[in-house]
Amino acid sequence: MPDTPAAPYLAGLNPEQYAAVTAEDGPLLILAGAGTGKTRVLTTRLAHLLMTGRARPFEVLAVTFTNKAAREMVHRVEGLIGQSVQGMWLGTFHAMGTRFLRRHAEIVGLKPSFTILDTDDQIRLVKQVLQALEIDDKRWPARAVLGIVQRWKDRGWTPDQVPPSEVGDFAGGKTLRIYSLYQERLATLNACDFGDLLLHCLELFKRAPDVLAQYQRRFRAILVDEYQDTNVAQYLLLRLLAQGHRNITCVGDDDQSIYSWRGAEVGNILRFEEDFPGAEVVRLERNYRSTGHILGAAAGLIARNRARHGKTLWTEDVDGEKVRVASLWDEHEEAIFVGDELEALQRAKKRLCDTAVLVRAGHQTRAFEERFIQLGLPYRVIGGLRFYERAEIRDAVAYLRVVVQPDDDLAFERIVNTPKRGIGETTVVALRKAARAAGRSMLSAAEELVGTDELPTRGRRQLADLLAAFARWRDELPRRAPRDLVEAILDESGYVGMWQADKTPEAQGRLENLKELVKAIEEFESLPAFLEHVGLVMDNAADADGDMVTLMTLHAAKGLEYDYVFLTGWEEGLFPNQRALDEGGTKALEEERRLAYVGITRAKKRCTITYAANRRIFGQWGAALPSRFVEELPPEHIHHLLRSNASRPDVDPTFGVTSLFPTGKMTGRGPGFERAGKLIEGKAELVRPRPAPTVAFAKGDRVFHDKFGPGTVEALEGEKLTIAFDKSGVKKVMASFLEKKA
DNA sequence: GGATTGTGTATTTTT
DNA sequence: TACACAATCC
Repeated sequence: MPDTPAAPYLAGLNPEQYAAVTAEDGPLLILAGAGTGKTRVLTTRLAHLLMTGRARPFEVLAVTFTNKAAREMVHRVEGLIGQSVQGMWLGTFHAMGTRFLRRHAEIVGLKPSFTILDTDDQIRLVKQVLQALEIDDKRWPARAVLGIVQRWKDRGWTPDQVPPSEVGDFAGGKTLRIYSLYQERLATLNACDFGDLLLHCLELFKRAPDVLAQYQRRFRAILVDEYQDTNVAQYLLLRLLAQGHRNITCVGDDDQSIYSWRGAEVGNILRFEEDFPGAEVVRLERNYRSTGHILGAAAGLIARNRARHGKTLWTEDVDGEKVRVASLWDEHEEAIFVGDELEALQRAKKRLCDTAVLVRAGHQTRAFEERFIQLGLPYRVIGGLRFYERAEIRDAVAYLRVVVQPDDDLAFERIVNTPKRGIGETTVVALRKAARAAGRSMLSAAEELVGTDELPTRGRRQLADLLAAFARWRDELPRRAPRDLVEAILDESGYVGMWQADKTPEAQGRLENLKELVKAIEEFESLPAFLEHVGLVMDNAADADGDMVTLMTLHAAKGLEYDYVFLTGWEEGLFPNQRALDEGGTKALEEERRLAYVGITRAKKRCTITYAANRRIFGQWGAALPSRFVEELPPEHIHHLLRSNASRPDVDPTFGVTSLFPTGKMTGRGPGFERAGKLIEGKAELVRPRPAPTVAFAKGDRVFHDKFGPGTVEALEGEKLTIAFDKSGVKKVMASFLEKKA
């Protein structure tokens, strides 16, 4: 602790935090466990560097992964230093890349006005490349090809740098050729995809060492958030930039590395001391978020991973409640259970915004949403389609892109027939061909051809009108206020009218989103400035406020915290996810385990884990086993919940443990399973639901199904039976949902 | 050119 | 099951 009166912003730091904040020059790695004040330390260190004069604002480079994190950082640093962060380079990796490239575009063969493509554009481009190479995009989907190319870019490889051993035989071994062609197309379009924003920077610094040297001299302080999420390209970039003053501070937690599937390399954080010799390492292990039992459960679980720095989180907080584990019949029961628990919390005057339900995969939210709607529990789903990914927003933005950048072929193609103007595939293909042949944009080719017989007559008139409209809007661009102009464009193009005429229920929402977009434009000086923002900021427009339960994936929950957390669907196959395991083996299992760790450590006061005995996967019902992670939780920190009406638990000979499910009535909705069933503390150490019981059925048996009523068995096929229901016709159902009638 | 039917597939997601 | 995409028909 400081012996001299410390600056006020240093007050209240614990010794490790203080050490991290005030560490001397040189490489510094801050290993910050969950809930140990990571953001606080990073922002305070930045403030400290400024306040002590070790760096001036324009000598600081601070990078984050998301715009949200960047905003948060700006906000907190400004709060600490009491002035604006003007002049500082504080933003996402991609924003940083964009900034470098706009300044030095020519060096890598771009024009400074290059456009940034979104995923949609990228896929369309890959499709074009596949077509050009006559590759069946049914067998080798563009999305998958793009994935491969992106992973290469994440590793910092341009087409000529991809090692032959990495090429593989996907798309008939032509992936590398696709990559080259894709890059060529991007160059012609004067466009970058997200990977290029970093990759081109590497190329830029290689080609222009003087430019690199200039930035190396400039950035006296480099700070990196969430270092465990960096990919190789980002790492290489950081290493280059840090070679000047070697003042690089990286904050991260190897135990929270959950993005390897999109290129993140845990190795970067594990190797830090080798990459930056002489690096100081500070561990933040005191947790300020969770109670003792929650922390203990999380620590016990993550200790099973091998590839980690190893930290021991501790807290001075009370032990609190043990982590609760509840076993349910199926996803409906699970949703009913969680809904009941949330209502109980509500009755106890807890706020719903302090609660969260986390799932492994997006589709799992559905069952919860349905139940919450039934109960009238307000909820919000994080993730899903983000604002700028909605079709109407992308369409609107495409119009603006064409106005600002007439050469933007992808945008042009997107809206040339939206709303429908009778400009079909034939016309578009003709335009594309003409444009390619003449080496110009489609819009200019259209202007040239619209008066000739080269194009189908059908939409010629409308195309001419559209071109004239674009010319007019472009003409007005410098004179009209952005908001005004955008409203005019959306109106005169017929785009708003298209949605007004649409009578489907979602049209109203789409119109509102468009209004939202127009409002967002007001904050920008010009349309180009706005588009630059849109290119980079693909995040959720304004989180809805109000007292609601939050539903989201485990990935989306990283960095957040809630008093009451429900971790659902802890079943083998779902979590850990089978597909991940198939693809990535032990490494993937460890990543899934980190995901579980992230989940548990989101909880401040109470953590509840649930799993179901039956789950529908791809429309098929199947018996599920509890996740291995359930067993890995240290018993002293957990507490199994049993339904009070399961007072006569059956002993399952297979596992030698208690089963929650009494034989006989297995539907979870029958008399044995009333919702009134209160939860009591269980004695069983391990509760395993058994595979669905097989009551022998025979052809011709009379059966009863809770939903479909009485029927007759027509055919048997293992657990699946074909039943002719008296009222609902012939259906295939699982044996476990049937009751045999005498 | 647009609506309709059929087929195949099916994590996690930011920029 | 449920959705997206493509071939097919009008």
